[in-house]
Amino acid sequence: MKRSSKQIEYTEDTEALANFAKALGHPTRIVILKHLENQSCCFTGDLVDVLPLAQSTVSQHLKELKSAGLIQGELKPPKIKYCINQENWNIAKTLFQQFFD
Amino acid sequence: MKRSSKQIEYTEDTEALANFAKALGHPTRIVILKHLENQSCCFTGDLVDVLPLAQSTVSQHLKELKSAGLIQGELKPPKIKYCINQENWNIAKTLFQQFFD
DNA sequence: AGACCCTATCGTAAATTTACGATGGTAAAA
DNA sequence: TTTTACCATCGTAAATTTACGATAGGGTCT
Repeated sequence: MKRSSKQIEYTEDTEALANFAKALGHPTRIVILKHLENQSCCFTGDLVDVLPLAQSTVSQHLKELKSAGLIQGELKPPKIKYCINQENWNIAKTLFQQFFD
Repeated sequence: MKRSSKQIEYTEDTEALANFAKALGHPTRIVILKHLENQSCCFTGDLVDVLPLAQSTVSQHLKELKSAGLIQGELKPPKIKYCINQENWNIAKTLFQQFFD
């Protein structure tokens, strides 16, 4: 943004929905989430094998999904097990449902 | 992207869903779409009045929503009437529904 | 302690996004 | 025909996103 601009105000729901949508706004992240829906859980390495991307890139996408609240990581040495964050997943689901009327 | 990279392949649905999600990935565009859902249609000027953004910025957001297929513009001189593109709206709705299981 | 996995983070580069003001184009109105 | 209204597009700047390789860190196993 050129001008730092008068920090626009949005409702919480609008902000939340846009946030979730943004996290879903990349095909790689859709693939990751679909994978997690099937397997219920998986490790970073599994995804690196499936996706034609560098390990660091996959890790970065996972980080974004985590910061959006859609997934969570559980330490399972020496691996990390990622699962859908069911609570936030349901919130997102509801927001999209409401949005699409 | 640093390396032009081996053009990753995604399924059509994955690509389409990510595309719609990306279009929804900004709160201003959510506000615009909610507005269009209520009014069914509206003019660019109406949105400029509602949103604390420059006219050119609003126009840019509208362009993105249009190129994502979520809205369509109809010439209604001297104004332009924007409406939800119901066909693609339904496609998006279905994709999100399927995705959220 | 040392070697080995697995994964996160850092540094970096290119592309894209978001925002603005200024300009241009189209169609009605004077 | 000139003016006016409405809106898209251009040019530009800053921020963010996407991608990579390299490095670092946490935990096992030897």
